[in-house]
Amino acid sequence: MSTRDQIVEAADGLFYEQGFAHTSFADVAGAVGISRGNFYYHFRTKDEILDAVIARRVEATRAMLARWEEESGDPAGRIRCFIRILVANGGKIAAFGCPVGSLTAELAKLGHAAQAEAGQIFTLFRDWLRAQFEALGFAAEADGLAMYLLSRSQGAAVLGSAFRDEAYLRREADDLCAWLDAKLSPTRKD
Amino acid sequence: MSTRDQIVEAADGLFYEQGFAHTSFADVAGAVGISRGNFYYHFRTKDEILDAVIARRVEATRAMLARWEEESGDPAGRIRCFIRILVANGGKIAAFGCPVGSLTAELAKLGHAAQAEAGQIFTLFRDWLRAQFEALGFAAEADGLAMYLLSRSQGAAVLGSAFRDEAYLRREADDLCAWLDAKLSPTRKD
DNA sequence: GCTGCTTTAGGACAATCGTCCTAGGGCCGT
DNA sequence: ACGGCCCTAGGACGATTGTCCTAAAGCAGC
Repeated sequence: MSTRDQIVEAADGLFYEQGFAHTSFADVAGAVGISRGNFYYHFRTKDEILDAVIARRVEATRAMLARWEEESGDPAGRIRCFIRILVANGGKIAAFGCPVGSLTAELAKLGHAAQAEAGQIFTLFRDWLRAQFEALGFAAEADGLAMYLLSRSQGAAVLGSAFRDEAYLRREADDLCAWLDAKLSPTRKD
Repeated sequence: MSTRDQIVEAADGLFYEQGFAHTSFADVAGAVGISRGNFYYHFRTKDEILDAVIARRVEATRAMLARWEEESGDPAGRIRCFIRILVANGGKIAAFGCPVGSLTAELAKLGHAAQAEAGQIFTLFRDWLRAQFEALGFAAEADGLAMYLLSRSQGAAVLGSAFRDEAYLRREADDLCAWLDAKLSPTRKD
């Protein structure tokens, strides 16, 4: 792996675990094991690293959504893949929150120009979820349902990390799956 | 108002609008219009200011809950007071997110000792909401409903600020009110 | 074996960080 | 009028910040 990729990967993790403002050049350089001079050769400013980290996350999100598209045949199964992030990444979410939500929140406070780019990852999820709901027959409702799922997930991530409660994240994921099942079987509502 | 109170008030606002890590002594001193030397007389460390800000927020939250207790006679109306924060503070939430959620999230990333104290504000809301639901007859369900409302509010705040969409916050508040009404009238579920 | 480009290391730079000290106003009781 | 205490101003401190420069190592093609 190239030095540049190592830097972006280390910065990605550090931005997630300790925030963008609280992560310094020295932190990233130390994590990679290179000198600050070498660092400056690849990224001249902190904002450049942030842009690269966001681009990396966007690409990783795209790849993940595409993988779900392959692995799961039906749209409902794909939506369950999304819900399961809360469980699969439960440990990190309980400790550091949602990577997307916490970064956009921090950039919004900093008034940073890259906030719009970071928020684009939300749009990625939103559009993908809406497409799944549309495939399930929820034409006009689809975007609202996508936003509902996004919102519930973000709320769960915030409270899960505030209370440092991984079990709560599992319960929320189960509850969301139950909500999805109820939406799919219009015979009876709980 | 005493200088100390002015400092805490200014720090409260700055921590909310630009984050704890990104707010310096100079920022707060500048906002109040005093010298850093004077500042140091009232607070010796940054953590002391943070503790004072959290204590102020806890107190303000307690007072707000008590006010709702007086103003609204029935528990359902009190819960609607909670939901209405999303609308009343919509402008600031769309810009900076939820003060409670964003602070606890930041302190969790920083591994700061005060994170538990900041999260206590969530507990304040949680217990108060649970009491309202218990008064409405939801005995065993009450805590789950309280967490549901908290989670939905936090999710709305995160997405509202990510998309900078104040109208979305209003729609979410309306949706939560409708959810509450449906919960209260067991005759029919939407 | 020399040349030239990419990559690296290590330090210098001004600015700012949190923290701390000291000198001196302002106001008190006497 | 005066000694004593609360409050304030202003600057100093070492460390760290983001940024930048320079010298040299590694490696390509000729």
